[in-house]
Amino acid sequence: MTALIITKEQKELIERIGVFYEQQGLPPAVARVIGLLMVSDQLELTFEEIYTLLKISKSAASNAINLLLNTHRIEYITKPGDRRRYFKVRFEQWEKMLKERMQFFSSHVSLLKEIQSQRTPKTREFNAKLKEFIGFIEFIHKEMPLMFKKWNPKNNKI
Amino acid sequence: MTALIITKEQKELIERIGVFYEQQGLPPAVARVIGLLMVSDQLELTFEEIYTLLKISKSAASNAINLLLNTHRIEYITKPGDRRRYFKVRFEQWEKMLKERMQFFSSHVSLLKEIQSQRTPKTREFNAKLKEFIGFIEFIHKEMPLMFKKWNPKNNKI
DNA sequence: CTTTTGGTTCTGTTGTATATGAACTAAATA
DNA sequence: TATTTAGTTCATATACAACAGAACCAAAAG
Repeated sequence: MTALIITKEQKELIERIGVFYEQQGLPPAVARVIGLLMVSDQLELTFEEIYTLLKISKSAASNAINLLLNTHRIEYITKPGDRRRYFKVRFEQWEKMLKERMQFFSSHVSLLKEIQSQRTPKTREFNAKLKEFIGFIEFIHKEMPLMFKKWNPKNNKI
Repeated sequence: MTALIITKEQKELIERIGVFYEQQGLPPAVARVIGLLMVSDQLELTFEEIYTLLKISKSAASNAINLLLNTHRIEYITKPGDRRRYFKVRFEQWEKMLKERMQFFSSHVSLLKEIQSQRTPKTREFNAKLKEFIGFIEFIHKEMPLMFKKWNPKNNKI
């Protein structure tokens, strides 16, 4: 039972990270688990360390951890002769996830095109604007991979 | 009382648009109001037309419309000698909003930098990955305006 | 076999978002 | 002045998200 300590400043930062990820749509407890794993001096934390440091219940911790595992935001390692799992953030995935989330924004082209095909031809100006907007989204959708590639040239899809 | 009619296919499309905007974080009724305004043959709809066509209560319609007005997704026009407001989608704004939302993704650089500055230097590999991720986000943040400019050259910010 | 450990699952509480329907209001009309 | 219209606001219902706490469970240790 090596008592890992987190400072007041770290706690405060965890809360701020928590608020940020709440705004991105994650539940509060989940967001704080991410925060903890990001600021902790120790990279790999056990289940017990997580719920005691964050002062949340075991069930909250369990659900939060499983959500984060399922969404590939964290992973865990094990150690020989130790039944516990050691959870850590899965940083390599973050760049990928950010790319995917950005791509999602342009994912409704098909829906917009359906609207376009169902629209009355009478509303010419509106239809023209719709067309332009679709054009913009298609441009983004095509251009973003190029942008990513520019950052990391060996990356050739998404 | 010119009874504007929307077809079965239009209704179905409105629901699909509704689901999409729900996923983007809008409340169901709000999402359907957008859908209706996007597919309707008539571009400008009154309050009454909106809540009767969508079969939602007046209060739900009122709240939805006000939310959409406040977030600049719709606007209204008036007609001389007519007390009603005619609501319509504000298409020009959509491209701008999409850009802003995409930029928001890279808005947590400062938070990540704080994490970076508070981290123990002991975890070298982790810190290196963090640094790289920050680099990526900064790249995106810088590069996106260029991408937008490429689409619309007279556009020189955001 | 009993106890401990590392979690998971169940039950119940609380808070909040979304909606309805009715009451209300202010302007226009009759 | 009375009534209709175009909405807003209020009271209330419903539903669900998020969590706590306790019971539970399976593997390992004693």
